[in-house]
Amino acid sequence: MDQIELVRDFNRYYTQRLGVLNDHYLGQGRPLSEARLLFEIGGAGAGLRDLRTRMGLDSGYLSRLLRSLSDQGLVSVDPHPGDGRSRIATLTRAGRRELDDLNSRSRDSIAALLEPLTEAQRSKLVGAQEQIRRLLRLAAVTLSPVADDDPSVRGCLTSYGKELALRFPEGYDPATLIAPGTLGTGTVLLAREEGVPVGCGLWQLLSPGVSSGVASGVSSGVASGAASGVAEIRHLWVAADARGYGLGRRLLSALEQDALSHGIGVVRLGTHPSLGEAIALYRAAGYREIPSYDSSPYNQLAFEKALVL
Amino acid sequence: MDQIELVRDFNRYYTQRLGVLNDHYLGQGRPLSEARLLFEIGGAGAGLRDLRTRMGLDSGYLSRLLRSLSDQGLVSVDPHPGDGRSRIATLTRAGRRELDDLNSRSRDSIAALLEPLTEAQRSKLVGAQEQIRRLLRLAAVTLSPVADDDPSVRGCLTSYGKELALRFPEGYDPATLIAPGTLGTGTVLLAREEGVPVGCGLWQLLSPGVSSGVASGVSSGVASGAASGVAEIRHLWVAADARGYGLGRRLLSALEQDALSHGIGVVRLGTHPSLGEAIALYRAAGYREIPSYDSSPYNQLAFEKALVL
DNA sequence: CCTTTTCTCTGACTAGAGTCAGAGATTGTG
DNA sequence: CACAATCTCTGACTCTAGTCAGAGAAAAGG
Repeated sequence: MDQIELVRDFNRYYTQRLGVLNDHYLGQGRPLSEARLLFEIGGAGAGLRDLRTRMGLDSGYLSRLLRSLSDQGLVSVDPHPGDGRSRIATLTRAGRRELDDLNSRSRDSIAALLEPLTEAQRSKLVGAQEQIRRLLRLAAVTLSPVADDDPSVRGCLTSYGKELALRFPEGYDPATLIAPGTLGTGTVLLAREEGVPVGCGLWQLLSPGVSSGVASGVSSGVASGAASGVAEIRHLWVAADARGYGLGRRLLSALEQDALSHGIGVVRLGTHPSLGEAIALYRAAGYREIPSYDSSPYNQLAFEKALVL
Repeated sequence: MDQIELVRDFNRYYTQRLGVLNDHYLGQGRPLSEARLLFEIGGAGAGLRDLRTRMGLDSGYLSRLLRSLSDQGLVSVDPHPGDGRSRIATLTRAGRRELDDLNSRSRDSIAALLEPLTEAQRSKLVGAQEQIRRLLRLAAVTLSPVADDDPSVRGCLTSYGKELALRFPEGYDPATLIAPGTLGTGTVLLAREEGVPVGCGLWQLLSPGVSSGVASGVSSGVASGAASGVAEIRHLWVAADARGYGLGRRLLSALEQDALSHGIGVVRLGTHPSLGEAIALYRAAGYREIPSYDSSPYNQLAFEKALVL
């Protein structure tokens, strides 16, 4: 059985198991959609518009669901204090009790599932689930080239700057960030998970190669013989809550691939001694330390890697 | 977040991911129930009664689903040659093509999911899924005490005997198996997965202890002070397709617990040098080798363990 | 102030997934 | 052979989970 077949098989098995579990704890007379809605409203309440986008519901449908829940005395829907058009749903006391019930039934059915396992087996299970989730999250991230003034990228770079300001003992001047429109020859990659930006990185030409195709764009690089341009990789950043999934590695190698296809033979990058994980990443990815080549005061360390097909 | 919450969280994430996947490959105009039915009928065809029990469908509903599929030319439903009441569904040529399409769409969507991962990450994913499946299968097994003439147990013991006959160089005489009705003081445990027998084991009193409660049944043991009877564990067996999940370990410790609660302080067991996994299991479970105590020619090795609460 | 946009609600409708109560044909059994 | 049991099918319903097209109120923009 190949990998794909193994994954399909696991999916079949797992959904079946989960189906049994869910039927058990949700099958208490309440329709699934109402239960989900109770979950989403949660203890703090939520605006209808917010609920609609989060759950992907039709506005008419949500309205009816809420009506049903409020007829049952579980939810109250009140006008937004600041905006008379929008409304806010909150759980009533009974609704909160119902939600607690749902949660505890869910917990109970999971506990019953885990009961026959030893402590060691349970933590193995949890560990394996965690690993799967990391890998699936990583797989769900898409990388796409964007302009250097793309608002999402500027947002990432702002976060990047703020983080460096906190981590560098000497602080960080945001003016060091690439200014919009100044990329020149190069590519900015933006990483998105379900549309939400979770990382970025860019490469930028330092000195053109001898082959003629370098500056003429996407289609030229691969065909133009030995790649010989030199580029710099900059602003490689992964959002804090998306770290540990191998996304930095993926961004880095995507940048390398892209640079290579544009006739770049060597990439360099500068970094700071206080960025330990980044340095470890570069070393693991085959970068070798070189004398610092950059005038930026933050780039106290420099690395280089020769790109090969 | 505790283990239960982590498992719930994973379940939520995974079902959501799978939902997206399934929508993608099944959402080709065909209702889910029809697609499932095509899967279940499969290349070989299936009897309606069989389909109903396997899929848990109402007979009227199944009838209508099949009608719809046969109207679409995907399935033909023909009378059973031997029994005029029952009927058999088989895929037509077009139905087989449709099923192949479904399968390849499913494969494609899994392949697209895996595409961003490196080979190492993919095999990690598959490995973690395999581990989860093992643990869930183990957790799904229920152990229950049964009589020594229970048909399921006799079936297990027959398989056990056949296996030993193959593995022992000297063969194995099935007459060595415990005869129905001869257990005496002791317990037979049967392991079932979804109702299907997957293993068994028993303990049997060798010599009673000094405390008075030993022979008087379930309620006596725990309260009767220090456990001091001696029992033998026999016929511990796990079906071939349920091995590697830790089920042997679970059966063994359930037998120990049960024996302890009946006033047994020491358990012994005999085994054969060619049963390497079993010997490793006993050692790992805290058994120490002792001189062979048994007249059975197969029990060339013997182990013992003192039971403690 | 008028128009456009935003937000929610109502009414009308649909498809999917079942359930339930027989009817009809066939087979097994005393 | 009569009667019970088995198997499938039909008709009549139900519930869930939506979709779609407006209507009406409030807010934002020029």
